[in-house]
Amino acid sequence: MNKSDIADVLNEIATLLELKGENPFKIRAYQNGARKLETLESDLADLVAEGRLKEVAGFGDALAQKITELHETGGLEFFEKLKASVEPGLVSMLEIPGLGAKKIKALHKELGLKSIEELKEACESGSVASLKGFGKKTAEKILSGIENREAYGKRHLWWDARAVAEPVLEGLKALPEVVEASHAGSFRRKRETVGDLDFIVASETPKPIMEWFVNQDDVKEVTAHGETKSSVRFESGLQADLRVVPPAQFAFALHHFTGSKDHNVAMRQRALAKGLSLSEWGLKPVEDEDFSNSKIAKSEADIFSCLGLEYVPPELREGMGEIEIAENGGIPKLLRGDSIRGSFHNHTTASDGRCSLEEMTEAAETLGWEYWGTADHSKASFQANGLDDARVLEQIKSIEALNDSGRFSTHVFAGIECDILGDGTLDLADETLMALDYVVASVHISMTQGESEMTKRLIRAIEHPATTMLGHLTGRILLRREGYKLDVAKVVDAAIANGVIIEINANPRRLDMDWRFWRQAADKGLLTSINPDAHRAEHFKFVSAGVNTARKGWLSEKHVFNTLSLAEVKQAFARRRPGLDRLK
DNA sequence: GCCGTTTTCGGCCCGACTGTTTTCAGTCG
Repeated sequence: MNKSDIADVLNEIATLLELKGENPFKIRAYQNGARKLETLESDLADLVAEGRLKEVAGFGDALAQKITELHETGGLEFFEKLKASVEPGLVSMLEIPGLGAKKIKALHKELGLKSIEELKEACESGSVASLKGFGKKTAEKILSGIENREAYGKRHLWWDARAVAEPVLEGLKALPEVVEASHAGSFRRKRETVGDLDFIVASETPKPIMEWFVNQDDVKEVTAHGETKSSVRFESGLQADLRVVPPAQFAFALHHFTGSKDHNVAMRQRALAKGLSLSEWGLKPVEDEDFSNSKIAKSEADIFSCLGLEYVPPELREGMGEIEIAENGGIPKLLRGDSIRGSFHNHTTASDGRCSLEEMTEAAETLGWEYWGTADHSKASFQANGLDDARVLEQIKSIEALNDSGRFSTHVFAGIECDILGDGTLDLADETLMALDYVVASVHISMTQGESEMTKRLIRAIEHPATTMLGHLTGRILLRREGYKLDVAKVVDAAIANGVIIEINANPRRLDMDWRFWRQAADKGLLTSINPDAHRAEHFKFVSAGVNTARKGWLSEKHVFNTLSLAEVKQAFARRRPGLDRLK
């Protein structure tokens, strides 16, 4: 089992323990262990083989043993026994908002309920409302939770959440009572998917702000409406929380609710080492009872500075060692969206794109891009009207003609998204591939190969002399499809050795290669290109989602190929292997 | 279950909000 499979098991164990009424701190230890595993940068196989799991903070004897057993055998006896001891229907009841372990236990014990169906009947018959500790409102809330379970439980793409979040933030900022406003949480950290939205507002008069928030047009349900905190649910099922704090507390609250949890833990530990206590209320001497002597922070940068740290951008606050690095002044100057000067991997009507070569070029020019490049599908992607050798050569001619015509100030590069066939060979003739400016090699077929076969296949494609970059490394579709299994480290090493770029596919559903791999890969010398995989001109704007991924992966301008000028890109393509130039 | 310059036991964040309660328990973040 790999890291994320094992993390899933640890989280399931935590859920089961919760339903059994176990010690909450034990439960937290399992959840903490799962998070640690997900963000672990070292190779799990190495840690297990060398017996070094316990060196990771958060893994003790028990977790180290369980992780080892899961990794080596793919199963865990403890987990199987635990599962058998809990009614499975109770686990799914946890998805209903307002129902926690204690209430579920009571429902099971007092009314013998074993499934959501039985729970629904019991709510309707009135037996839930008459249970001690429950009431009419609770029963109604449970019923509505059951009906909307699917929409309420699901996560949302960052990109989709942004469409909801931006107007809310603008609305808040426009209110006269609002001094300052920001989003927070995983949305602000630019995670690829988010569970809910958080807004933090500075104001001395929260009431009218709360009123505005809960009365927005597309609010479907108000789940909390207090003096300083409110929660609403939008039509899409997305939940949003608003907290209003006095202006002096704003930076502290913003930092606290931006998280991540692990980042906050590390920050609090650092504060304690300096005799200070950090929370959403302020930064005060540990011995003080209240926050009247709290340090003053006009911005988050002041908080970091009080703790002797460089400012850490929200994207890097994942508890992956950023505090130690900030202490030594090592936080990089992260890539900015305005450094992008063009993009590769885009489709036109020649394959499955919706816009013509000219329409795409016009859009690129409007964006102020110096260049863009086509990468239509190759013939193996028959369903996408992929190009054969003859059509590729024809397209090269049209592109040359368009560039020569001087109609647009934006230069067009001729590329291809060439299929990597099952055995790792490429889908077009070598002469055709070498006639192009660049080649994006991608997997679209035979995606069910095993890990070692897929790894060999990708490395073979990387080693092809025509390959310039690798498209969407794992083929994942966020919230819908897992990527195919492969040994990322081996593929990354092969790409570096061959001077091949690995793209950040900036389609908000892909964001592949994942940000979690980038810091280490870029340190070793891997170059990326942020590619929108545009199938119509509007998709060029996906690049900003790819910039998020790059920033979360600690990348700066020098790591990103499409921050180069037109002249530099031309030079690199002339030598075929952009990454090799960089290694010199 | 984890952790340790109060180190092998006893802490581990805690406050806002809701609903059911007459003073608080459960959920959530």
